[in-house]
Amino acid sequence: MRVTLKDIADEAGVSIMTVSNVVNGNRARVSADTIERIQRIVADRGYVPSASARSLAAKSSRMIGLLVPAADEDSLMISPHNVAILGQIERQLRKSGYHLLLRGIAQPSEVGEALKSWSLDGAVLLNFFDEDIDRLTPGAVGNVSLLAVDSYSDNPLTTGVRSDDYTGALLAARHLLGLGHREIVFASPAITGVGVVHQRYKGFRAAFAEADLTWTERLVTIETATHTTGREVGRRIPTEHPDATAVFATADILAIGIMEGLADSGHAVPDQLSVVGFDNLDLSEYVTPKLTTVAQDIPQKAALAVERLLASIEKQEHPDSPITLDVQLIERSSTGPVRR
Amino acid sequence: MRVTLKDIADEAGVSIMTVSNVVNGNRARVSADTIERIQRIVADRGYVPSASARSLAAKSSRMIGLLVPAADEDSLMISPHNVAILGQIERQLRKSGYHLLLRGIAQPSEVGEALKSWSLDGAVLLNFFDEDIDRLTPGAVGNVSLLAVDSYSDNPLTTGVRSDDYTGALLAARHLLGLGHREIVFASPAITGVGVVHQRYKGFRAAFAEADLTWTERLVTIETATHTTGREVGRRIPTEHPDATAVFATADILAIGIMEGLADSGHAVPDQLSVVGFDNLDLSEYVTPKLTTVAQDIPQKAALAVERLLASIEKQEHPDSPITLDVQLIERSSTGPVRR
DNA sequence: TTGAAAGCGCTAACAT
DNA sequence: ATGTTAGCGCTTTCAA
Repeated sequence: MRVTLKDIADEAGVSIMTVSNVVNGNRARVSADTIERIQRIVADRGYVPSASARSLAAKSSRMIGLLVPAADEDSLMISPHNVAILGQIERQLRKSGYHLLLRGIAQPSEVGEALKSWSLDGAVLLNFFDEDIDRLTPGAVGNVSLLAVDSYSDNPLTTGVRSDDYTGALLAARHLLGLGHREIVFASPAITGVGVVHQRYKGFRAAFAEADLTWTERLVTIETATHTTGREVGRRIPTEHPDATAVFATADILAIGIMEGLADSGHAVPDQLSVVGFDNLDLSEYVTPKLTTVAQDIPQKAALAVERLLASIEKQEHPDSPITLDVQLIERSSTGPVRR
Repeated sequence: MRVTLKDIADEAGVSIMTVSNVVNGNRARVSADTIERIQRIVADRGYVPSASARSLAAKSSRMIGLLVPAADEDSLMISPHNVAILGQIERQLRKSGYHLLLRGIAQPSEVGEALKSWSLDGAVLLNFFDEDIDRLTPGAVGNVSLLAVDSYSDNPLTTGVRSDDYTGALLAARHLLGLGHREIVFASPAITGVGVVHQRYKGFRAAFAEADLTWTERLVTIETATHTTGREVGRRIPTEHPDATAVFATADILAIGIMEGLADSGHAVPDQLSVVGFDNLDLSEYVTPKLTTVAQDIPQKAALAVERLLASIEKQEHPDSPITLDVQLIERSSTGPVRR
């Protein structure tokens, strides 16, 4: 069976508390001799503490959850953007001695269950609708630290780490305006629901405002930002918005689909229409033409998320005010001067 | 504090065992009345069983690990291929009432620790070198069920679920031979170490053998299959192998990099060189030209992996013999007839 | 159909 | 510097 503290204690001829102290690095309470002897036995026998027992006896599980929305029958929809975040989060947690529970959430009510079941010390909410985050109640959350990535919810139970979506869209729109474009399509998921999209919409319009221009509203709303929907949109745009000379899409994967849809219907990018994305996925550099887009520092975002989450766990209080990271416009080949 | 069995029991005026039986669906031991009354209280109070306590008292944790190699300072390198697997695995486990612990493994020795720490019922090894799987010892693994995705290790402690790599490469090479190509570069990570690559190498050569042709060995070996290394390789190939008319890369992401490197050095695909990949990533359809590649049914692979893993957990024995899934050649635009 | 007792492996709080 | 006691919340076994 499993090697336990007691096994080690018996073999060393000490009490289990002494072993526990050694294992937990409580060196102040044990003599150097004993420490060394016990460490040897621990290594020899391959002792690994039981996290369950520890979690039960102590207050902390040292496990945090990564919660991602997922309809019951669907698998986790992990976008390239979220993959990068996921990888970084795991690494940061591992380095800090925490474990990661990855869990799909079919209904907002499952959040509470996920937190309680394993007594999670905290959780990162990835890709949630702000509306769902708003609805999280103290009863469901308890004193668990919650950090929502890319959220603009002001639910005090959570804090956010996000990129400067407003400025990102502003930069993108400025870039297009600078190239002479005036008739620009704004392609995105519904502007309500996800605060990120709303911010980008505001930033986009602000660019027109600061140039004393009026934007002819050209909205194309999609269900979800995928390559497939993008492609459909790309096919429709030339007929739905024949005057448009540029498209701003709120996600690279969407923009790339749009470029393909445009190509399908015989429209050249950037000669006939310019396209700008958002995210700076690796992918955006692999496609032809290479996509002009807004870059976020994803590793930094993830690192900050974990850092703030762990800090709030250690302080035993709900997280601080949200934080916003800088963005940057990456000019590539999918945009060019307007031609009429 | 937390709502416990005892809280429910007190409120219902029964013993905790009765509540436990109700919660665990042990309906045979409780009267219908009591069941209903308890279920109401459980719902009202928002009771969620403590997985730690359960794991400690029972034998099973109902948690399985997804272990992925990751150097200490590196974040999890989750390729698009593995993302798809990861998402599917989480869904399957959730549907079966299991939880998923995601863990990067810096050294093979950490596998045992990962398994023991949370008393995992089983684990999926994703992306491991066969050599490392070979070295797993009964001591480290215990009676935990282990399933290695894409492995050809014959370590009896594990079982494998993988695609038919041999046939995949065979199909790809046949396709190129059918187009008249004879001088074909085989671009891959080192052929030892990862059995998958070795299988693909064998299949590749088999295509020549069955056509009574001899392959002029044109190997390009890379460190890791990434877009960046692919691009470098693509730039080198025309000078290192001036006679080559086609390239078979063992991963789409590599093939896509190669196409770009070829373009960098002014070589047209497929007019001057044909390129074939492996995996059929979404990505392979987004690039220009669209990549001819070998498709594996990733969702099925993941589903099968979980199914077999859970079966072996429930039977309390090490998993059965490995299983191999069919593959399919997807012809797109990156390959064409040889032109001299 | 229901309950009581024991213990899973550990830690916190208090002895010694 | 080391040990003792009392649980954490649950399941298993045995009894009623």
